[in-house]
Amino acid sequence: MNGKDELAKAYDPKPVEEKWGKFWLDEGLFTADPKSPKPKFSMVLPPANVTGILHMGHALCFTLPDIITRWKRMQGYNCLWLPGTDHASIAVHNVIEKSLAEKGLTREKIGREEFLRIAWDWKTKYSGVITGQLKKLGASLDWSRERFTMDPDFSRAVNQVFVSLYDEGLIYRDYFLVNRCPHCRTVLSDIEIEHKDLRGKLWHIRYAVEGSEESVVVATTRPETMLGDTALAVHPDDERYRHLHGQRVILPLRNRPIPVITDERVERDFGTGAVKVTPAHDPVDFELGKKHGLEQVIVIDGAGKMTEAAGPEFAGLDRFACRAKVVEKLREQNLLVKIEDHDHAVGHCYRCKNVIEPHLSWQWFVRIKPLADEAIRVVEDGSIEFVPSNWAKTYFEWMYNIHDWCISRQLWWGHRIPAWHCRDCEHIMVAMEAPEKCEKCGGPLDQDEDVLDTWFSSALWPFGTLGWPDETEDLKTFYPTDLMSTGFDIIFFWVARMIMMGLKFRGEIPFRQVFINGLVRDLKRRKMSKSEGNIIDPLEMIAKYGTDALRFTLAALAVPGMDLALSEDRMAGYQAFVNKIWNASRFVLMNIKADRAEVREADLSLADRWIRSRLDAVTAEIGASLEQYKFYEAADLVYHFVWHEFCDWYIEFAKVGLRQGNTTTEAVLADALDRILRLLHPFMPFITEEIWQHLPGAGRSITVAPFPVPETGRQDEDAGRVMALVQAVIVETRTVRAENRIAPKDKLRLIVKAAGREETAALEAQAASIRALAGLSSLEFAAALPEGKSLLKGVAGPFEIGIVLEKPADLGQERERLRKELAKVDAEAAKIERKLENADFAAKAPTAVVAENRARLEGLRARREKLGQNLAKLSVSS
RNA sequence: GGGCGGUUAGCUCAGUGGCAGAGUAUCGGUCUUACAAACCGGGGGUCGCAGGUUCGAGCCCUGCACCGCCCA
Repeated sequence: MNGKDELAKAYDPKPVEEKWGKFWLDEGLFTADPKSPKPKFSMVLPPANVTGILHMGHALCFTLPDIITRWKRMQGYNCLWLPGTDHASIAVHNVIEKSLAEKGLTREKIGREEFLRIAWDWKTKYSGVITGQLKKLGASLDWSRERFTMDPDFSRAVNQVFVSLYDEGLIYRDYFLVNRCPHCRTVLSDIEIEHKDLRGKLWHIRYAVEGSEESVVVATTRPETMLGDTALAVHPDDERYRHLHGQRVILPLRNRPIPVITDERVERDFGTGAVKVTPAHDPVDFELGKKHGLEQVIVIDGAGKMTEAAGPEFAGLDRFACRAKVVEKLREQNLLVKIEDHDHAVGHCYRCKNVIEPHLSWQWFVRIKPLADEAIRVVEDGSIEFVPSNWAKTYFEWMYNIHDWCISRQLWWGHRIPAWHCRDCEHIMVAMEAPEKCEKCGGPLDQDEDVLDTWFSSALWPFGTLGWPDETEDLKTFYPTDLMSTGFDIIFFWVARMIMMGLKFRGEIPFRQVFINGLVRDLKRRKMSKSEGNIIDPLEMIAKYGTDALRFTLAALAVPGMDLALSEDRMAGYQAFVNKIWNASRFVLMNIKADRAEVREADLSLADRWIRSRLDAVTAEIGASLEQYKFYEAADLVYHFVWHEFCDWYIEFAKVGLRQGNTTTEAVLADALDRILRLLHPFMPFITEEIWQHLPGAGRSITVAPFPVPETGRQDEDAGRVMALVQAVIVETRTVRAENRIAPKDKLRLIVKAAGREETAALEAQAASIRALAGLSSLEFAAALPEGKSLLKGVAGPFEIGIVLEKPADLGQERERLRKELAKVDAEAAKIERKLENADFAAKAPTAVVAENRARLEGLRARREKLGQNLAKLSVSS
């Protein structure tokens, strides 16, 4: 892989991606070394869901940190980017239970042991899918350190944390009203509930007052829960109901007397101002019930079916069927006063989208406040920084109002809670290892049936993956990590909890910075979802456009904190860019020798000096953009530089130099390409490695080649100024040619009217290049332009140009062009004139700004005059 | 109800006080030897609305409208 073997005509990504993807792993280029003397840079990958297949959200969430890691690695850091997968309790349950259901089975029928065996088989089979897809994306992960949340070591960490928190009183068990998903048949934490505004009904139901002809009407959105009412509540100051204080009402359908209670929390504006109280099925009622010592009657079970307590008529019915029946019965008994439309927020399961049921049961909780206080502090004092910073606000908002965290799940796949219940005395023991008998009564023990919330284990990810609770080399070297890159949707679920657990168990923040990337949406800004059918599949895109194009597209659209609207058109555009790089590289490789030529300062052409200066400036800008995680800006800079400076201008100039046998230009070409490839590598790992390996004197791998830095002595303002003049003459010639429909193949005679001596001399020195780039047969410099019909004139900076035509042309086009241009110049000049005429502007604006405007106006006036003259002459001569 | 974000070219988006930009689409012309996945050139804007601050506002302030997200 040396010398100047030629590249294929067009870039074919697939074989290149396969080759280098394998090479990097075989060579261990992404394997971190805890003993390395180099400074470390570490990240952990948000563990991918084992059930998952790669979607565009992943592609973004993995590409951006990969850009950072590759960049840091090239800067000489000892990089660790640790991958892994998450056991995803509920998601796995849903998948397996669905397939069981197809065989007419349930998990209860096959039992815990068999269920877990199936789950493990399934995990073994599928966890490779997503990791394989990660490799395809080119993510430079250290696979030698891959972890799974249910690995024995990681599980030990989970138990350790549970036991410690329990011993400290930060984990407790309580009989509490929690959210339960009847479909997933487990309880969930508050944040796993999605509130959706639904158009519902408000049923007004009449309750008879005990021992009286009177009745009172209550309004409810959930009539089925009335079967479990244990009170009726009114506001103490509500005059309408004052006479009912201390009375009882008869619960319809159940014919049970229940007390009327008063409480300030009753909203007098809601419905009739009188509300039914169902402590076992409503969060507010639960509080009221506790406060007023009310009975908790459970009428809906964990599967969403009515219980015996709902009465013989209703027991066994589904909750929604029961609602219909309750309403019907009430109507029959003339107790239904009216039904109103009513919009209200209803909680839905974030996994299966079914309506959540408040559910009274024994659960395990984390007492979160003490953990949250520290976690708030480290963000307040800047120890942890959110990028962009406004996400810290979202974080604080949640942390300030945080509730205890329900961590038990009625599932089997996951970390089983390390608690044992005594069959005889109900005493509970929490321990790392199963105790043999009850420490109190010596009775037999049963392990708690529940597993832990998946997020409980992922909260330990940054240190659990590095070997904690053992003090491993990895843990010492790589914790705390430097950056956490993730989506805003899991700031609460994951980021906040990692911060709390990191602080609690390591006494240190888990990461210095949190980079929040946006959501990938479609062109209509809709979330991509299977049901919408608007998924853009990254694997399909990779097959069609190549991984590098996909990665570059995502980077170019990734404005920090903003969602991005992805379209295939955009990707096709960047695929063209990849191909452009390929072809520019082909050109360079065809024109350089196997031994890299030396740059001789004296032989540097104007274009050589200019491109070196520009490349230097762009290198600095790209570095600055990456420092701020402005991926879109870095991508845009490199795109523009490569295509519109290096390819459009420099290569064309270089062709002239190469024809003249300038070996310095060869060297500059090779050096520029080398640097460009290294600048591009974090964005486009595959094509850059492929081309770079073809460069003479390439090293082991571009992944560990130094990322370019600006070099002293390469900035060259003079080259920039002269280049601008040369470009102006070339562009103006092309414009006049195009506007007058002169075919590109017709070589032109061009006369340039000399301007200042120095400028003219500089321009004259570039005559060969101007001839080549403007398509000229000859280029002359003269003190004045000749007159006549067969001369097309243009203005280029301080120069006037004249294109000599073979025969007089139809000048209508030209007149039109000049008119339009004159109008433009006029408008622009007028704007600046107004500004300068304003006395306040002259007096108050910085002198540099005033001077700049004066200079611009002068330039515009000169141009206007020349254009005006040209136009006048044209009008006369036709 | 509270909070956050958005509104700039047909579309998707950059742009923290001094010449309104990019990609894409569009129009015209080209196979010019790295590249038609290309090259050359052109057109296209009341920067959501209304006020204010400033010599100067897409940008800062106030209010409003509409869209989206999060929390209750």
